[in-house]
Amino acid sequence: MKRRVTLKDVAAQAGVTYQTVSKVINGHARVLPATEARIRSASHALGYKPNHSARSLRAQRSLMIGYSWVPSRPGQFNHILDTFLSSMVQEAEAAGYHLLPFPYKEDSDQVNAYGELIDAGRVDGFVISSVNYDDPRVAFLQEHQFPFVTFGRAGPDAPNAFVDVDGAAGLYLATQHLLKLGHTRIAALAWPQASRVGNDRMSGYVRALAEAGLTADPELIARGHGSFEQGLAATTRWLAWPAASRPTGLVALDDTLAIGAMHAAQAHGWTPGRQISVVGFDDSPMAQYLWPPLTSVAQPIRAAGRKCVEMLVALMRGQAPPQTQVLLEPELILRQTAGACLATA
Amino acid sequence: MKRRVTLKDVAAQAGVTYQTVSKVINGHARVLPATEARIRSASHALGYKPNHSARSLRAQRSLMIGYSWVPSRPGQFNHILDTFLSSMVQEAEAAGYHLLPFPYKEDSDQVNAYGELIDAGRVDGFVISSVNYDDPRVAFLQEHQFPFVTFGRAGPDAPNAFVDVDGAAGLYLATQHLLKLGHTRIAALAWPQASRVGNDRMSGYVRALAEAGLTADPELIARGHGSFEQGLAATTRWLAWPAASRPTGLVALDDTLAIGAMHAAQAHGWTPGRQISVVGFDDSPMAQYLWPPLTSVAQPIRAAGRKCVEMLVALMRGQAPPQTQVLLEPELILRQTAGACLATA
DNA sequence: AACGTTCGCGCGAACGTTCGCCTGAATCGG
DNA sequence: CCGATTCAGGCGAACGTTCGCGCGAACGTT
Repeated sequence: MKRRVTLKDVAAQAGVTYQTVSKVINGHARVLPATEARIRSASHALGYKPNHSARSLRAQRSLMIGYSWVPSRPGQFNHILDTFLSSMVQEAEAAGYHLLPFPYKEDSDQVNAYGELIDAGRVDGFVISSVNYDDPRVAFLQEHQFPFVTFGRAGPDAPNAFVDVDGAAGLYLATQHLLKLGHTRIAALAWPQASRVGNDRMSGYVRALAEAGLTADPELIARGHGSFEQGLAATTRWLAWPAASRPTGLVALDDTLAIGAMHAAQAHGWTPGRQISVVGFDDSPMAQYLWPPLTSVAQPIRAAGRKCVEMLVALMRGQAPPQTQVLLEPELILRQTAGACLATA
Repeated sequence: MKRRVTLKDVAAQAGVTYQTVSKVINGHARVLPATEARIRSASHALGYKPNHSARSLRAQRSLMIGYSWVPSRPGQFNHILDTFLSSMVQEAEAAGYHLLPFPYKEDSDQVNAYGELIDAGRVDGFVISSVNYDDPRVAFLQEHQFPFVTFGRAGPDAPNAFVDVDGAAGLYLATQHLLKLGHTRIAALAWPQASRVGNDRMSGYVRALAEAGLTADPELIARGHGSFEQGLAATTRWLAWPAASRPTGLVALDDTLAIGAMHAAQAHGWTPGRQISVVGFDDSPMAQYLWPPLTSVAQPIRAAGRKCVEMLVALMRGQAPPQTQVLLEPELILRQTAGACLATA
């Protein structure tokens, strides 16, 4: 491993001082075109690459973005991460930044982890996902005036910069789709009342029903933590109802719930998309491989990752981002689990 | 944002020079227990966190591990990444390292990306996944004598450090399982001849058959790039064969292929696990949610991530790792798509 | 009592940058 | 023809560490 090439090496080759080389490379220079050319060619010839530690030590910025995610439990799927991460990494690189993934911790250790990265000067900003109501990380960073962007809103009128997918619009699309197909008794597989994301999505369900002159029936809303079992159990219960009150379609807040519902239907001898309709949320890659393929709401994850980084970069540079609160529209992917309502009205 | 606390601040508080504080913090010190205590308490009281840039500039090491992965195309799933990445991040942190994810590039840009990170002093080592035969990255790093560990072998007798899952053992398990259930005509959904991983896995298939006194029938091996369509088409073809020669079970090199096969069976009016048996590979999270749930070979991804980092850390520290080539055993997860052979022998 | 050893800590230097100020030469207007 | 401007680039300092050497005091040995 040969010695590293530094500014001084380039300077010697070009016949100037190393500080001048620095200026040229950073574009801060007022130099003759001729010397600039000499410097550039020397730099290129020697294969000079600025040392990152030195640069960030002197300039007091790390050009790093901290990101930490809650690892999925075995059996869960996190198809999001791949897309989200690689879109962030890409967008970050274009702006001269890199990502610093750090381990997810629980409770107060979590906030500490953020604090330590700041104190050690390792990052210039954070992207935060899986935010909750009154997220301690948000409070912490806000208090310390440290740049950050959340993926998902921290509360009803959070003051901080965020990117979010309009979950309400997603469930509105899903519900409206079923309504158009003639369904009137539409159940919902939902999350706990304490879930901000869950409540947001459900508001779209309620709105779509309201626009059709219907009101949401509490009996048709099954809450839980979004497991396969929840979807299976709740749907099995509904299927045992008399035909007159039984739901003919259902929307789920995530695909796992929808899959539970599909299994319940199949166990009942029914095929999703025929005797009962199901719409999922997330459009996980497996949705297309289920039988029948699952109609689901897809989130623009790649765009979200890009937007998070774009906004954060502006904040870190001390600029005001063009927009500070971005809501992205989800899309309903039509497959075969949602069909016309066959029940006689 | 208040001023950063440095060694000098701690030193002033403790009544020593800042160099002494540095020594104490790094454990390089021969100091009185009393002064050490003073320094530690001062450091703790002020909340001192060593500045990473300064430290890595002076010590000429970044404490960073480079990692880049090929982003999955939409519709593909990469359930691996979440697990692999978080296990690496965790293990790395325990050793004082962090991960540096960088964008995946094509062709020569790819090797350049590695070179630039080295030249800029941004990383001390790499973990490389998705390695091929004669991978240019492996050649490059080997030539530059830069520490790295590959996840997956780069060739039949690659000299470099690697962690791999014993794919042959995996397919051996899968095939043997079907043999035990009475199957004798076992087809394989395979990858191209050029695939190192594919060939490795297939050798387990051949060995299991051989041990049962059978020889692999080329007609029962369908090669392709591992798509749903490949699994569907090949299986549909096999199902059209006369009962006497038709395969009664099949093993797939990945779950997507297996799912294709399942759909083919279902379209034929058959239920996987009854008239035909299917075993997948990867145990992707969706395997459990398919109907019927898919029997599949699971890879110990978390262990692999940990091991990669553990070995790499040793290499970066200039130590010889206890073992330099690690083969991890996969596990067959029994579900319901593999059942007793019903065909009359 | 004179002399080597060890101990505890200070001191100077260096890692590779960026940044603002300074300066000497060339240019310009009056 | 001279003083004020501009231009091109040099110069010193600083960012926060780590590292090896040096030095005085305390100690034990002949």
